[in-house]
Order: sequence, then C-alpha cells, then structure tokens
Amino acid sequence: MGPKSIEPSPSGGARSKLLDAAVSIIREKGYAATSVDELCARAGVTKGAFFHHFPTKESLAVAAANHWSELSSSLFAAAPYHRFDDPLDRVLGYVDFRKSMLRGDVADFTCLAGTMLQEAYRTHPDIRHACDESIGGAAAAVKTDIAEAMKRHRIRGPWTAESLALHTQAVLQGAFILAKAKDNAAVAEASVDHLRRYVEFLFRRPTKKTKPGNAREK
Amino acid sequence: MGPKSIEPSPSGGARSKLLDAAVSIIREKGYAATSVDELCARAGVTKGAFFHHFPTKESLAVAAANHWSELSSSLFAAAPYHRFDDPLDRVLGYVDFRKSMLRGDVADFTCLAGTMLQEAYRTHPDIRHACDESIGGAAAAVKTDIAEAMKRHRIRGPWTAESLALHTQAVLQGAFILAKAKDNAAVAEASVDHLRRYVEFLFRRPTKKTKPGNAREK
DNA sequence: GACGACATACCAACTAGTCGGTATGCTTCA
DNA sequence: TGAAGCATACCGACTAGTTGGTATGTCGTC
Repeated sequence: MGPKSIEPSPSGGARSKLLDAAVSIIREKGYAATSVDELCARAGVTKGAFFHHFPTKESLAVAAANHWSELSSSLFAAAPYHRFDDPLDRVLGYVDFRKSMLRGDVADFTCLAGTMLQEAYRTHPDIRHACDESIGGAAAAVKTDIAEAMKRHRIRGPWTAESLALHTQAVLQGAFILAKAKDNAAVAEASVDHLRRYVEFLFRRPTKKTKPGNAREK
Repeated sequence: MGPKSIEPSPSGGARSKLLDAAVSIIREKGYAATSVDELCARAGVTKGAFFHHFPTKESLAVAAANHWSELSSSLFAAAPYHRFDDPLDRVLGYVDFRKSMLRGDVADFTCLAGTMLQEAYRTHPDIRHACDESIGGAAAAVKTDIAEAMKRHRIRGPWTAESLALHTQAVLQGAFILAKAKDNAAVAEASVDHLRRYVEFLFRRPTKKTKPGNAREK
C-alpha cells in the first residue's frame, strides 16, 4: 500500500510495469504457470524490484486482479452506450459492446479474473476474493441499468436485477471458455447473441434482426 | 497397445488410478499447479509407474480429459430425462439435470475441461484439443434433441441447434466460474434458471412457475 | 544520513523426467 | 511339459534445471 494508494504509479515505475506484465502473462498461461522470473523479464525489471514491491507472488496476483478491476471499470465507464436514455438500451448496449470486444487474439479479450478463479479459487483465497470483486463490480454496473429498466418498463418476474446481471457475466465467462476451446471468437459471439435475445425477451422488446454481415467464422 | 486396448483397466491398474487422481486434483487446483509427485501420491503409485504409462505430464492430462469425456457422456446417457417423448422436454430435462448436479463441494461439480482450457489453451494444444472435444461431445448430445425439438415444434430463428447447444455449455461453464468466485452453488443455479427460461422462450412454451420449494432468493 | 527504489548473488525446495533394475506373465517350439 | 525368449508392469534412486523467496549492497534524493 504505501505511496501508491494515492497515485497509480506514472507507468515508469516497476510496480505498474509488473502489474501490466502480470495481466498479460496470466491471461496467456494462467497463474500457476506464470513464474516470477518471467514476470520480471516481461516487465523489464529485476527480481529485487519484484520482491521490493510485492511480498509474494500471490500478492502480485491480488494486485493484478484489482488493477484489472480498475482497467475494466474505466473502460466500461467510457463506453458509448451510457448515452441512451432508456436504461434497457443501456443494458443492450452493454451486451453489444461486450460482443464488439470479441476480436483479435483470444488472450486479448478474455478475462483475467475468470482465468485466475478457475485454478486459484481453492488454493489462494485472497486471489479468489479479488477476482470475485472484479466480476462483482462489473455485474453491479449492469445491475443498476437492469434495475432501472425493470422499473421503467414495468417488468417483474421470478428473477432479480442482480441475478440477471450475474447471468450476463456467466455467459461472458462461458463464452471465453468456448472461444479458448475452439480458438475462435465466433462461437463466443454467438453466445452473446443468445444473451441479447434473452434480455430482449425478458423486457418484451421486439427482437432485432441479426446484424447483416455477421457470419464470420474460423 | 497391449491387453488394455480391450479392457479399460479393471480399476486396480496404476493407469486408471492415475486418471482418477488427475481428474480430482486438477479440478481442485488446475493443471499447472498439479505436480507429478502429488498425482502419484494420491493415486498410491510410484513415479516409475507414472512414466511407464504416460510419456509426459501433458499426456496424462490429455488422457484425463478423454477419461472425463467418457465419464460425463455415460453419466448423461444414463440420466432419466431421455424418457420424455417430446424432444423439447428432453432439452429442458437436460438443463434441469445439470442444475440438480450443482450440489456439494464446488470442486465436485465443476468441469475438468473448462478448468484446463482456461490455463492450457495456448501453451498445450493437445490438452486444448481434448478439452474441446469433451465440451463438443456434450454439446453434440444436446444438439440432437434441440434439432428434433425445432422440427417438432416448427421453430426457426436466426440461430441454429448447434449454437444453442454450445450456448448451454457456455452458460454452464460460466456458472461454474461464478460458483468458484462466490464459493456458492446458488449463483450457478440462478444462471441455469435463466438458461431454462430462455429455452422455454425460444420454443414458445409457457414458462413454468419456479419449482415449489425452490425459494427464489432474496 | 536516512529512506525508498531498485540491483546482484544466492539458496533450499521442488520440478518433470531418466534409468537400471525386478517381478510376472504370455508365447513358442522342442 | 517345460524352458527359452520376450513383453508388460512397476519400482525408486537420481539428475538437471526451475521455483519462489532472501540477504545484502548500491544509488539518488530529500
């Protein structure tokens, strides 16, 4: 914690370089397979610097998860869909935005938190907690719009804004796994399409036709 | 391949004990964090036996993924929902069955393939492939019923039986991650409920009231 | 001259994988 | 029948390299 609690390090510091390295390497190969030496190498930093800033490898992972939370929450905060008046449009805009991110290398659009959770949920409780908060934070942001949309459109059902928000995260996480399995983002897009259709159904909005020129496979 | 090509080892063999150990340990801590020594210890087998049956640790993981495919496909083949006449009931029965499995320890209901994919998709192509086939096999089984249900109920839409089948797997995989994040199966159940509602919607079946005693939470 | 931010050298524990060996079959043919 | 010949299954000590982590030193700044 120290002086970095105020300033997130001006990107020249070893700490922030290690954080960035952690995010990218762990997304490629997971937490356990990522060695401290490799982290230092990618960050262009020595081992001394590593253990100066982080007492253990695990604490770096926790910090990386928190860093990831900040990265994503500011990314979504800046996204265009917030302009919509109707909160339902914001929810659907969020889904569309997530779908539009499914491009390029698989390691570049998958989720750090989901990746680490899968292997560390039991052996590293602190990592589990930080990843839970990361996903929970994303869910909370959508939940707000979902709750407003339920109010505005007078929708009620045997589900809550919270559970639907978490469901969007589940679909996304599952879509990432499918994309990794097939090394192909198209299958993830299709799952997000199903999610969008489901949300439209819940809010009784006429389903929009699937975007033209959407069939991009392999 | 010797005498074992006919009989899958009568469960006394070191090979099958290693396979079982691999499934359980890897589901607890992932592939990379699982050491060969630990595998041998849990299987009650020596290191010599390990490398007699498997040339590398990676090849054990591939065999474990295939073992997992067989375990799950025979589990689902024996499940009760196949009795239903209407293929749609079989699809919904599958979803209900998956939901009913969400009990007990998280490590005992999560998916080996999804867990390994997350960390090994890039570094271990053979593992990725075996896990892809595992998930693909599960999806293919559901796809059959979905396709029949589409025919029987004259349903068409901008989605295919295949994409919906894969979507069910995505939701399940995502639900597992949520369960790991919160160390709580309830959140996974809620996601599966959303999935069921979506399938009912796609097939224009009146949504059944949430099961009695299902205590819709909060 | 104290302190933060690193660098260098080092270590004990663990890692996947090797290797020479043994015990127990199954086959073949005299 | 039985012995030679060979394959399979398994054992466990060993190794070369890697792991996360430590101890100590250097350098610039306040």
